[in-house]
Amino acid sequence: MTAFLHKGYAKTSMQDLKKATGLHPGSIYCAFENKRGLLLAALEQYRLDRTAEFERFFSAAQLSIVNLKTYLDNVVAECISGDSAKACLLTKALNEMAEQDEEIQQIISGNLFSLQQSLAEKFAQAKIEKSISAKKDSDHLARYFLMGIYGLRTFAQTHPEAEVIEQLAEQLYSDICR
Amino acid sequence: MTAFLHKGYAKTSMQDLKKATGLHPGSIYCAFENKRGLLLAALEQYRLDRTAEFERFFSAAQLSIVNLKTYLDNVVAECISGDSAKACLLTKALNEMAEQDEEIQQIISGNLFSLQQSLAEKFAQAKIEKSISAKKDSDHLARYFLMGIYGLRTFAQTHPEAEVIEQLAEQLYSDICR
DNA sequence: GAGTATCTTGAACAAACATTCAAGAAAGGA
DNA sequence: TCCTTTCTTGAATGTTTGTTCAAGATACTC
Repeated sequence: MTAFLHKGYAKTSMQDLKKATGLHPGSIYCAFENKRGLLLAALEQYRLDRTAEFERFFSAAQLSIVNLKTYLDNVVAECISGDSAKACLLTKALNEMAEQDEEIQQIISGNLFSLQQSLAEKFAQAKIEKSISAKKDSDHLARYFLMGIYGLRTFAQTHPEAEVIEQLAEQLYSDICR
Repeated sequence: MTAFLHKGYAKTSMQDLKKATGLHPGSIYCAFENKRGLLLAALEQYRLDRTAEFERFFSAAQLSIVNLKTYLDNVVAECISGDSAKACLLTKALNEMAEQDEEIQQIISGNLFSLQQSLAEKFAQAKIEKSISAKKDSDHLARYFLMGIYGLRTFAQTHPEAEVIEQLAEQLYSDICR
């Protein structure tokens, strides 16, 4: 995962993967069939890691809206860190490969759609808790929230100043709650 | 430009570039030194094209806020088209190369910062024209607008349904004007 | 502890890659 | 028309790439 996050799929060579995994080419091919298979496995592991992380954020005994804010703050922290290991493998791979590999594009889209649906559930909960107006559409809020996160992550790659990213996230949050 | 937009830098081979440019390897190397030089030239051409396009959008005899909306609508149309040739070379290359090539990351960041500043000018104009509250910070508005565009473009790669993208853009616009 | 099964190793492979360059074509000037 | 200069060509070069596989190590069974 970190190798692909750092160099992207195409630029990550088998030697890089050998170094990153500690496995020799033969073992990698035995376990994952080929380089693409390793990417698929990395995407699956990323999905597991991130859904577990998501559950952790939202298992806190707080109002949903508070957990959503904490979740956003964490994204901001990842953006500010400038650490490629904390970037999003899904959007990174989507940007690189969507045009060329339809299966991978669909896997990534599916994962991101799951995240969107999970977020929508949390927004629905926030509506029940009266943190957010009942008039708002949870699905739309989730899409807008996700769009904001995508935007933040891209923006941070050009402008890693903490205050700027924090200010943008704050506006995003208040636009969603308003 | 279109070759790099379609396959990304690493996956675009010299043969692809030969086909795309109609030039033979020798000529390409004579004119651009190497593959990276061709990317630099493509980035420069993209900058020229996009600044010209920007001027065209904002030379319309309309209120600045109207021109901003038209500009956004155009981004939405590009997103919906699903045409890789209409994607943003800057964000695409930024995602792929920022981690590995500092010079290219700085060129791209510089170009995107110019765009941000140009947008800030238009927001300042909109304030003068009373389309937007005088209390708002033009620079912040420009950053938020740009962040929204980044988000839209990424979102559209997973969810190319026109209505969804249009709805997200509409919310972005109204959040900025509010 | 012998024998079977599984896993690991890293050298070897062909294909594809970016890059070079000497030969040839075209253009321009006198 | 001839010479000089500039531009174009595409085969050849040496890497690097992803991939394979037979040999060796390890683990497991009886």
